[in-house]
Amino acid sequence: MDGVDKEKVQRVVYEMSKGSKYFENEERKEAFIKQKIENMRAQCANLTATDLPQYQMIADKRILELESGRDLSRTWLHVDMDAFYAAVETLENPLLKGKPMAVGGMSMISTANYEARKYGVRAAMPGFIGKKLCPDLIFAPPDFKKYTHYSDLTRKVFLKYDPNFVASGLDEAYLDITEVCKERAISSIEIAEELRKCVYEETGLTCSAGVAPNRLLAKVCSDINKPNGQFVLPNDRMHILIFISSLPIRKIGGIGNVTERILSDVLGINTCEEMLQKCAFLCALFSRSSADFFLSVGLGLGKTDAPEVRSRKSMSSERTFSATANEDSLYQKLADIAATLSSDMEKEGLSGRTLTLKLKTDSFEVRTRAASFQSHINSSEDILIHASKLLKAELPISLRLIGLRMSHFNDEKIGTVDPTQKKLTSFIIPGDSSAKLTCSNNSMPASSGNSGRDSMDHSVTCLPIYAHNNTFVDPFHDCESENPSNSNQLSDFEQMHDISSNIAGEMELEFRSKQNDCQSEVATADTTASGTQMAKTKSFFGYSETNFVDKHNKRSNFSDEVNKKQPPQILWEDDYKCALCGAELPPSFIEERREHSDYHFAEMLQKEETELNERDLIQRQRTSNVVQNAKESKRKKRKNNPKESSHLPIDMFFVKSSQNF
DNA sequence: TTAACCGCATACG
DNA sequence: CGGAGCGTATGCGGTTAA
Repeated sequence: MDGVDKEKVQRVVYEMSKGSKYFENEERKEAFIKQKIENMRAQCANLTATDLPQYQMIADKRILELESGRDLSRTWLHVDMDAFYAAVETLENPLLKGKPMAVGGMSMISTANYEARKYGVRAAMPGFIGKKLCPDLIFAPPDFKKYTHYSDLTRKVFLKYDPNFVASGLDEAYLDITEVCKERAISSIEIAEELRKCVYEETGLTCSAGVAPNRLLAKVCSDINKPNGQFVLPNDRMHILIFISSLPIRKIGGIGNVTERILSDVLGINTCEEMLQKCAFLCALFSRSSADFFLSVGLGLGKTDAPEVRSRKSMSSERTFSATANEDSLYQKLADIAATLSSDMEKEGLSGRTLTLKLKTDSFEVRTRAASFQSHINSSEDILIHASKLLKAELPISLRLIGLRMSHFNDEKIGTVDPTQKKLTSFIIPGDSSAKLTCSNNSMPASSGNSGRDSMDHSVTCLPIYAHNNTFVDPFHDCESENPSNSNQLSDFEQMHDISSNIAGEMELEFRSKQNDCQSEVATADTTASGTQMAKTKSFFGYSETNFVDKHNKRSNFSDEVNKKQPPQILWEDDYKCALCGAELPPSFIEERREHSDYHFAEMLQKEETELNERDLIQRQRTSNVVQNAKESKRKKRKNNPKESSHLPIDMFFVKSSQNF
């Protein structure tokens, strides 16, 4: 923004911040990042003259592969409403017009209008600093009902240009305008102009648009002539490379503050073009997927296909309050949050297996503590019981925030078969589309008024997908066409990593396996659902395999180092008697023999380590409860004395084994 | 060996 | 007067149980 005195803004922000606990925490974080940068610099310096040409070769190969996937056949448009929340407030209260205003409060600003931005007031800035920068600043409390209403109006417009558009939050959307341009034989420039005009007529709000051959670039373009402007990048490789050449990396979605600093301070990369110049270093320092993303950015590549609809993975609720160490008060807040989360989950018919407690101490340090369970839970009582255990382990503590997150939902694909999960056939209720569907060990109504995302969840889990005319409906196709406006937030980084199609692949796998389950029972099961999706499944496998190889290598190296102690190979005399204690176990008792061997192993280790002071204590903790307690004490131990931790599993094992004997 | 899990950091609207 | 949010998703590095 022109006319912003950046130095003054910085000075004010610094003056208001320094000495605060928040500021001290920021400094700690800053030191951590600096350390990280130093480490990576050292890593760079350690690259030998033989390393670099090898990484250069890898990088060149990757660039060729990525380039070969370039698709210039599509035209994407990214729409971004200008200062959306603030604009809506002004629209409904014309007295605010022309005055500096922000949506939010003294503690945090969500959106500032352009008048306020002239003073340096920004989104994600605390209100009291905004007020200091601009004493006339007016605050409007957020009102999401209003914003949703206007968002719906804009979406009605978007539908006319792309019935499958992808919404990203309330104020942004990606539209594939390839077909509209073709059908109406007009340029993307005209489409963008017309769309913006139409949005203004329908809502009275202005927006900005960017047009480019992929979503990543379209998003960058919509920012160029903001507010109330547009920028069109032609579907031409040379144009793209020129555009990219001077583009600061921070403009790319997925590259935030920290990544920008790492790339800049470690490798001297400031523009997208420099990603290619330093490609060998990128491949040497970063994981395959990160390096691929960075190289793609350098080439100006991005996703061009329609992203898959993704189901929710977690749901959370958190609250900030004035810091307290009063335990009654903390438990009360925890109970409130558990109730909020539970009610939110019930609204979507969800229940989850993993609960994560989030804490922010009065010094702004953030901690998370998680626990997973055998069965899915969603009642506020169950959530509170487990959450309290997690919190109890952290006491005493002074907190300014408590949060709870549930994940691993009942309808999620899991690797091993959930024993509580019913077979598909138990869900099939032939011919009755109104029947309630029972999923896992909790029931949820198959409501008709659900969002597309929900119907997706249900279809993946429950799968008796009969329409009223009793024909089989493709769940993937169905939810996309039914609710194109569902809010699918995809960062460019994720898109570039092909994560959405991975998830689609996972769902696909489950879908297909369940379909197989029911084929003998359901003669009407449709086979057309698989044909086109087969390819996606394959690409899912291809991607994962390469990923797993990397992980696998890292882990096996690690475990080679750590697992130096191996269980003794017990000799079974006459293939029957334990050579160590004479216990008799026939060869067919494989499991029992393994446990027996483990017992001797544990015994052996125990002898070795009897001098350890803390062992008795740990053992008592172990015997007292199951996994949960074991994990907690291990965590404490790890903090206090990291060296000890490697002994703990053995102790635990010993206790377990000795119970068997 | 490996999938599942945990804790932390990063990013975005 | 001091005062720095909420919800969702992902990657990375690590541990653990089976």
